[in-house]
Amino acid sequence: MTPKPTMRTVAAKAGVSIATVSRVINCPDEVPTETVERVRAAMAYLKYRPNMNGRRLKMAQTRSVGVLVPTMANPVFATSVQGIAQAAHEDGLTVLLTSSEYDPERELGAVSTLLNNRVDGLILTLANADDNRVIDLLISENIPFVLLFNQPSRTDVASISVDNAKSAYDITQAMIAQGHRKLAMVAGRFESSDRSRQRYDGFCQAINDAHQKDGAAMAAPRLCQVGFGETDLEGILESFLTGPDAVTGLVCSTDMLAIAAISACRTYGLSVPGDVSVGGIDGIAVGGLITPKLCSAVQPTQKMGQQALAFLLGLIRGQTEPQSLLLPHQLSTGESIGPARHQSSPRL
Amino acid sequence: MTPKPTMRTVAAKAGVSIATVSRVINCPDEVPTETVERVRAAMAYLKYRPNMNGRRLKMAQTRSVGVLVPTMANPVFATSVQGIAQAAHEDGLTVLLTSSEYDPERELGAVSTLLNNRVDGLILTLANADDNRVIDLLISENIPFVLLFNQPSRTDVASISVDNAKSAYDITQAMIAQGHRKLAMVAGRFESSDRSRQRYDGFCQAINDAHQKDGAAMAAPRLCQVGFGETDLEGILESFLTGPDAVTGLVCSTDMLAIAAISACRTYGLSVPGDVSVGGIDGIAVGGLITPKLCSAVQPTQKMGQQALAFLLGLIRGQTEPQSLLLPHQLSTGESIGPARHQSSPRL
DNA sequence: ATGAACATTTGAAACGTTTACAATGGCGGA
DNA sequence: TCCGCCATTGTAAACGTTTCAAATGTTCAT
Repeated sequence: MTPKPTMRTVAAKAGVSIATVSRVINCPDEVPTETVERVRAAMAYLKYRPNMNGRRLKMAQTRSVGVLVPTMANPVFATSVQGIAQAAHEDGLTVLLTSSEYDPERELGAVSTLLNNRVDGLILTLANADDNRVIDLLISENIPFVLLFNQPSRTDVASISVDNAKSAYDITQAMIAQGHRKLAMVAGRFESSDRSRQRYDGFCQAINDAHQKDGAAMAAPRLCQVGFGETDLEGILESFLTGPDAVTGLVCSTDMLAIAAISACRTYGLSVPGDVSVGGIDGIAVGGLITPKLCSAVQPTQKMGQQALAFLLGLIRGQTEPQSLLLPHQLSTGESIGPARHQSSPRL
Repeated sequence: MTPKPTMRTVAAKAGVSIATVSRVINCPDEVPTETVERVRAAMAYLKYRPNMNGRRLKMAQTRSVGVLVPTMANPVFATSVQGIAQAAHEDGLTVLLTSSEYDPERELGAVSTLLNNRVDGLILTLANADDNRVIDLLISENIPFVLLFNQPSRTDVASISVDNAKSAYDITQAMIAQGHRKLAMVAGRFESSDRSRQRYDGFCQAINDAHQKDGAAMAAPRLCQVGFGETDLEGILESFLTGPDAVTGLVCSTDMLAIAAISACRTYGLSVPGDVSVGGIDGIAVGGLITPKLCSAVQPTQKMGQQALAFLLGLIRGQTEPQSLLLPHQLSTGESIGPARHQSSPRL
């Protein structure tokens, strides 16, 4: 088998120099059609493939972007990657994909690898966007990057997100409006997700506001923290769903948790929304298909991915001021939230 | 700002040659510790980052793999990519991700791009694994690759899959065992998915076997084809769920379709499994959490991704015989399949 | 003292591109 | 005829690595 053809091989075959071959590839307009055709013929005959690594080595830009998400197992992130991949395809960019499994150490390692690959820029969903070594690293190396789903408190980094606190606030408020007074939030561990914390803050805020401004007799907000990848919430939710202090509504910091929570309710013989109301945040596709239809603060996940890439391209092209964009979320009209059970004693 | 440090910069700083720097990076054992430390110090001081593109240009292997899936929006593929990314991380491989949107043209384009990047090998989920130009291309270029979820009929390509026909057969049989006689399959378009066709074949086979071997009074198998990304099945399912010929069971070629089908049944006032039984194939995580719990032929999606990468590594290392692995699927004990409604006239 | 054997290091040539610059040749105007 | 201009093409030097062969220095048995 002959070795892989290079520009040199093609040049020899077509009886031209490699500079001409390069020109045929990159700017065919500056080369007479007759020559272009001869070179193209040679390329086809030899099944020539330009070697991107050679090109990258020479050029300032690599036309590749790095992507880091916590995990692909959560449809939210998968869908955002779908958006990124789509937009990247349209711009002819190569996507290098990594996942952190919610582990800050791995975040740093993954980004480091991506930088070794000399990506032109990065799109990141970090566990915690504040006081993060990854961000310091990227800024010190002066690499364009866009945060996705993170809402950093600092203003000098670009990000695309929904308003996490507001999302949680709104869905909580929707429950309060239905008469719920004893609420708990089900959320991922704060160390592993700043979104989780921001959403919890919104949850608490909604309860406090209802309490103080509207004088509603709200019970103190409660919190049920869940490890990531945890799908079996039965045990963990027991103290929230049974006994005299049982809540009537669960606000979940993600739709995956919400769906798992609904499932857990069922195992306690509690109906949703008859006995317990459940709300989510994210708006994953499957949420709209299940019974009861999940009520959620929906974010345009895929669009956000596309948008993030568009942003990144701007930064790469030298746009100096990093922008932050907070996209609007939307409460879906779901059935998983209903009127609060009226003071009936909880079962069991 | 100083230009990016290279091996040359480091070498100068440490007072050695670039060859020594290279050895410190690649085989520190062959260099006296004193020198290693001096070089390492220089690297740290200069914040040196090895440039993978330089390395790739020189070396035979690039330590990168290309991945092509139809879409990230389907949790099945996302989860498999999760498995791939995880395994790749463990081996220090870079993952280049592309998606085809179920479009054969884009499949070819994406693979071509990946080849231009000189990936060491590919993991592909193709629309149609038989008579596919992508496969011809890869074989002619002698690039290692593994098919994922595809079951090619030819034996000279490596693949990881479950037995699609058998999966469909089993879930169909489960329905027949519950007394169902009028069944339809809901499936994606065959042109865009050979899995879809294979699953349909299994569906038909199960019905024929029940008819001929067990003498069950099976109605002829029916087929409802759905475009990809289609999530609203109400209109499309009308003729299957209503009228005198309404079926009592829907076998769906993917879990996403099954969940959508259950949702559609609801809009016709049909309960699952009371009025209609619904079964899926794939075993996506969310299926186990919804109400009714989805009965599905579960495949170990994430493991399959990991396995595919392991396979690919074997091929890259020069393992000559491509293997095909059919992993066992497992019927999940779901609630979405129940006894057939006994000859009661279908509603409206 | 001599040279063999060895450990350590270096020089230099790739790898496949891009691109600044130079060379070539044809042409029209003076 | 000569000159300059333009269009076309070619030459050669990068880009940042790896790696082979060669050089240097050290140690040790003779």
